[in-house]
Amino acid sequence: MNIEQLLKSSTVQAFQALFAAEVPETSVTINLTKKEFEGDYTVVTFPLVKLSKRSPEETGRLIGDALKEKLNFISKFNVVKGFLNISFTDQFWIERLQEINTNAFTAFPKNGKKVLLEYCSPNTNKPLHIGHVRNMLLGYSTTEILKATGYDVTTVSIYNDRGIAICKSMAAYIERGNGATPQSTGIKGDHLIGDYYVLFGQIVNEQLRAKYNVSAEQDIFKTIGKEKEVAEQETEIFAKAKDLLLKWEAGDTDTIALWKKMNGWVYEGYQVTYDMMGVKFDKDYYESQTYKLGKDIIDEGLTKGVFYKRADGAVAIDLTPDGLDEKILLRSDGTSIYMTQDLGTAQVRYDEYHMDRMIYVVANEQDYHFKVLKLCLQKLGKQWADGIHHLSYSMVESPTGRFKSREGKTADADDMIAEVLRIAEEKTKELGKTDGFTEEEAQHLYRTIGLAALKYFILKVNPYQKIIFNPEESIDFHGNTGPFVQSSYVRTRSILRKHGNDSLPLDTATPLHNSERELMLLIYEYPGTVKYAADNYNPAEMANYVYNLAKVYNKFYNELPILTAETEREKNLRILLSKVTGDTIRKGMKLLGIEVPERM
RNA sequence: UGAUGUAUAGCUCAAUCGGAAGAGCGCCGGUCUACGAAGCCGGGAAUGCAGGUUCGAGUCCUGCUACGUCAACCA
Repeated sequence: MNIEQLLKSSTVQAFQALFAAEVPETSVTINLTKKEFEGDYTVVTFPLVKLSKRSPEETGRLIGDALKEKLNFISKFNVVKGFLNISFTDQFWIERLQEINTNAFTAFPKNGKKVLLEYCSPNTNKPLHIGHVRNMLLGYSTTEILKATGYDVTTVSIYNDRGIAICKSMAAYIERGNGATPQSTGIKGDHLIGDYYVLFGQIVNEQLRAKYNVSAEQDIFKTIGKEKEVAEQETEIFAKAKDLLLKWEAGDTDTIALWKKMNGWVYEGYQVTYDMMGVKFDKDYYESQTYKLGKDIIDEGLTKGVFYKRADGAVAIDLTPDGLDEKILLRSDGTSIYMTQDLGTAQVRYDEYHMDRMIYVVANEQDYHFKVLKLCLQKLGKQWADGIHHLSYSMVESPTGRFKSREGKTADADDMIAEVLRIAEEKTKELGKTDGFTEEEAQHLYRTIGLAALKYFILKVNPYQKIIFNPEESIDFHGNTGPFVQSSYVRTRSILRKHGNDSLPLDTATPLHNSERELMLLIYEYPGTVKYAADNYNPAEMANYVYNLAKVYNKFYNELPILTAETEREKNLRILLSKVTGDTIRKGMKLLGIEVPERM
């Protein structure tokens, strides 16, 4: 039963009977009653007074009387200005508790819609950084939320595994690598390749200093008066990287072998991080295999007259009518650019999956890019392009602004994870919570808690909001945090362990306390919250929800005795409330990709 | 210059078609011989500025200010 919908339609009917006037359902708003007033749900009567021609108070009273007459589970109501606060009977809520305690309550039926969701998609010349962490968390959680609401979701990642960037790492490796491997150095594969990418930059600097006779104290690029991107092209090491790129494109055996070897190390390294984060992809795409895609779409666009060939030979589309600019889609020499590939890849994916929606989890730097992508496909008359959605998110920044690579370790994903696990271990030991744990169990617990802290910290913020992360101040474990929610869950488990497995007959005539009602109302909101989070592609909705639930449970827990309740029926009710609270927290956290422990 | 996003308490964040502005951190004060104190209870503090629409605006409209991002035949 959808209570809010029922109240809404009942209000419309009552209004018609009372005032012989029709109000649209859209003008009736139902909210949860605010805490400082008595009631469960509130009907806002301000919009109705025009037609009722009575004061807000009188309108509220009349509707309240009519509703109470019609719906036998309304126990009472009060009117404050234009707010009609309605209370339901205790029996009604206890029946809802029974309803909640069934699997059907949180299960959405399959809706037959297919979703393709792309996320993570790193460049293979560097380890994952904090931005990828946010991306992975959003991508994973959104996938879980969509699945929970009935979608059939396929996740994909695309690796930017070719191009000048990886060739730079290769060039530096050839120059100074001495055959180093992850095994010989003990360095994680993606970090090893990242180190050579950094080394490439250092070699560029060395060579420029030597060439222009710039001392170590002076800033090279200021001294020689050239942009870094321009100056580096003058160096021998850059020439070698460029040469590797050409050889790669020509299919040179040795070059391809080295490229495969080094990328292989990177994937091994990424896999370790993925396993730690708990993410996985149904399908991997590689730019080396897709970068030539898109030419067909260009031809199609030219034939249809949607694209045009400029005098210089480049293919473009004029998006000025849509408030954008002229956008080049193919270089004048006929080679692809990023957009060409993305157009082609989108078509290939549609041909393969025939998905109803295609979601790209990509940072908001690329808002413009995805607007163009979607528009191009729509203008080509592809219906499925309407289902393209760019799940855009803001950057994670340090207190001084954007994380720069030279700030080094602070922005590295693996370091960040290691740090939060270390803190989890430290705090857990401080509290003496692992007595009786084996070493293996303890380690698993630290990981569960640490990852919860990290994941929740990032997911609780709306995607469009930037996150300020101060590496100097460690992620908190108190208050609005993942460990807080976990610890509330652990309490519910503790209660159930002590109680045992006895059945819990409910007496629907048990009088309810406020904190019990508050808890039931919130649990009852769970399916609506999941739906809302799915519709808005927003895991933060779920994070806020589980936090609220944990908070309300703690209040209930502190106010009322559970196992030592005065009467048997109160005890049974409260134990069942503890159980469904725990179940709901666990389900909600799962949608965030966060595990809950039995003890902590 | 244009497009786009953001601006809420000292700090970090919430606020479901416009409907009664909420948390956490920090600070102060209570609360464990224990149904688990990573908790609970109490205290003070906020919608960038100026207009407009509305019974009602943090939310919608106009203008302004500040910060971010984008506007490559880069990715």
